[in-house]
Amino acid sequence: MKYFSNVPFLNSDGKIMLNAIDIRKLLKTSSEAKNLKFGKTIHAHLIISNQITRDRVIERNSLINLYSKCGETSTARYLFDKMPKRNVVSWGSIMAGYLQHGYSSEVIELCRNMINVDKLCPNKYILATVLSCCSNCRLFDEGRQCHGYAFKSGLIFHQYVKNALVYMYSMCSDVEGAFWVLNSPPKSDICSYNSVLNGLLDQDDMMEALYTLRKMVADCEFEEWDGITCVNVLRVCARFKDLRSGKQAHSRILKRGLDSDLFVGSSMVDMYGKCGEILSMRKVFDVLQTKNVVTWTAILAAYLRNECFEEALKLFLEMDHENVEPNEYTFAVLLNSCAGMSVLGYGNSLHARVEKVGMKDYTVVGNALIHMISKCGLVEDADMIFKNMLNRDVVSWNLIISGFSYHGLGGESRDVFHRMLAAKQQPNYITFVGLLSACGVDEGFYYLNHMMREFGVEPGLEHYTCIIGLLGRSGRLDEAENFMKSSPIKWDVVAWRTLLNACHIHRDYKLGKRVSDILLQMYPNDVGTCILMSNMHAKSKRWDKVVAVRKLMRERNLKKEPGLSWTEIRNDTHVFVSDDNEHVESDLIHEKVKKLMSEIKLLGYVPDFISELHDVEEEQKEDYLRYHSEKLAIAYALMKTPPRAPIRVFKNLRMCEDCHSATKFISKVTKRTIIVRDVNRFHSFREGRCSCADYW
DNA sequence: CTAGGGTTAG
Repeated sequence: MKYFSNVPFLNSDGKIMLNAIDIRKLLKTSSEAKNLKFGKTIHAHLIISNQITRDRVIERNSLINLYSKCGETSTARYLFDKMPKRNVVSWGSIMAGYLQHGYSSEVIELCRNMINVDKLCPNKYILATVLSCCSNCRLFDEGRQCHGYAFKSGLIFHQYVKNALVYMYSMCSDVEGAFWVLNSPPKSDICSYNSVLNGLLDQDDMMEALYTLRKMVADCEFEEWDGITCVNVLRVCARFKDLRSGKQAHSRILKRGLDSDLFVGSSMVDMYGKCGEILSMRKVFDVLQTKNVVTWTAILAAYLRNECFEEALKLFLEMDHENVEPNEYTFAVLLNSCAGMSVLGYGNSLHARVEKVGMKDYTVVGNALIHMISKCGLVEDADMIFKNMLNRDVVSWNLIISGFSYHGLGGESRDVFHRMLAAKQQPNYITFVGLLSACGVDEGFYYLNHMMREFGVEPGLEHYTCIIGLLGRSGRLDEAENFMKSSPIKWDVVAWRTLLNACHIHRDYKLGKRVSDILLQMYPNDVGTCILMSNMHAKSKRWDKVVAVRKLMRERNLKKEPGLSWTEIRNDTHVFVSDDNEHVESDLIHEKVKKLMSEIKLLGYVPDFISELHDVEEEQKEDYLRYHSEKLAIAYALMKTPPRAPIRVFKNLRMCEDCHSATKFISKVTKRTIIVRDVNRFHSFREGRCSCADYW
């Protein structure tokens, strides 16, 4: 008996003694705490003590509120539908539930019914909720109707309603409307500014965001700032990569003690990451007292953006160790980090995990899978992922279009583009970069001049560079040069290098000289240009010129990057350097190369000696070629993988012509698909042919 | 008994 004496609503026999007020309070408390279990106990008590709530509107509303808040919207709806008479609060409770659980469009319908069927007028709560839905779904017309009603009814004088309106206008991209409401009474508070700023940031309207921020600083005392204000300020700093202001915001946050807010913490990590301040970011991250999935994902994403792929994967192990459950964004970041490093082994195990936890159908995850798999050289597999996606966005289409392009599969790339249009997906800037690199000249110009205009995409440097590539590929070098000289575009290294590469392949020595002069004038210390020049001179057997370029490189202390190739066998990556004897199985590998070389010679392979070798003894030349890193890597992969398995080799430089020719023969003699990715693109060798059609 | 604004992906 004594046991129950401390519990206020139990009598000395342990029986529940609750009056109506208690019940309402308890239901409210359990909704606020989202404690469904406790709330259900009260519901049960009402039932067993024979208190039917159907006609007791306040109790019924409290129950609807409870189930709404706790995510059991269907239960809430059942209780709502079974009420003989509902009031505005009943409608408000059910609408809030739908809003919070992502059923915004349902709310609008409910509001219509409330007005037309129950003949009730929206109050400030209803209006704020409906306006939220309008913001979420960008329902501008409905939102403006709400504005009219708020104005007529005077509800606009409630701060909540005003702020909801401001948010609606900025989410619907009506900046003028947002400012109009912001400047009308009642006086704007920090929340009003938070709302506009947040909407503008979501809409990517940075100039207006900056203007609003200045106005806010002038209008609101710093003491009024809350967590959301800080998040918005940090977002602005991040977008402008404004580290100075970001640091200022950071110190203000510390002063106010807002760094314990989860959202603020994640935004700080994000800000430092977007400003490229990896070390400061890590320091901030390490001292945060509260972290959740988003905080972890934010830092992993920052590592990804700054190309610290390995660091991202390593830190994930710690996240896993701390038992923070990854979400779909986390997996997207990790898979994209694998894409950055082209590691299929770890990428595949993440793929398996994604399937296991049932996250494969998220668009971000599907996109990351396509990215990872096609970066590892397996476009066909990436295409399977693409075809099986439930929902595709513009990124999915872009990834598969440029994936096919990089693999030299122009036809597939264009097919996908036309299917994209048939699927009513608007192409964007990036779509056309992928597409243009997969075209012939006439098609290229057609897409540039007609398609891009049709879809309102302004052509940029990348697109024009693609055109240079197309002209170059078809040998129309003079046209390419004229195009570059006559158009007012500010060309960069990539563009000129594209033309130089075309000169190299088509052996246009004179133009090549002009282009390399331009390049060396722009970038006097560009090693890539020097190497291409030297190769070009060598091709035309102008050894004196080769020597001159070498001398220039020596004078400027320009070193050729050592040639590296690597291949992944199971989960290990094996790296090979040219002339490498370091590998434990070095002897076996060299023997294998030798054997392959003699086999392909029977098929017609002729070693192609290049520039550096003109002063070397004839017998030694073959040895030099034999030890090119990609040959070593290919030989090793052939030794270590089962027959008919495709092999994948990656290289840090451009593939040399001799290796390219040899690999074509090797693919034929070994009946293997050999995928080599060099700095520029993929080469898919199959049955003696390469997907690049010998132009790269 | 009902109410606004937030961090991560390409």
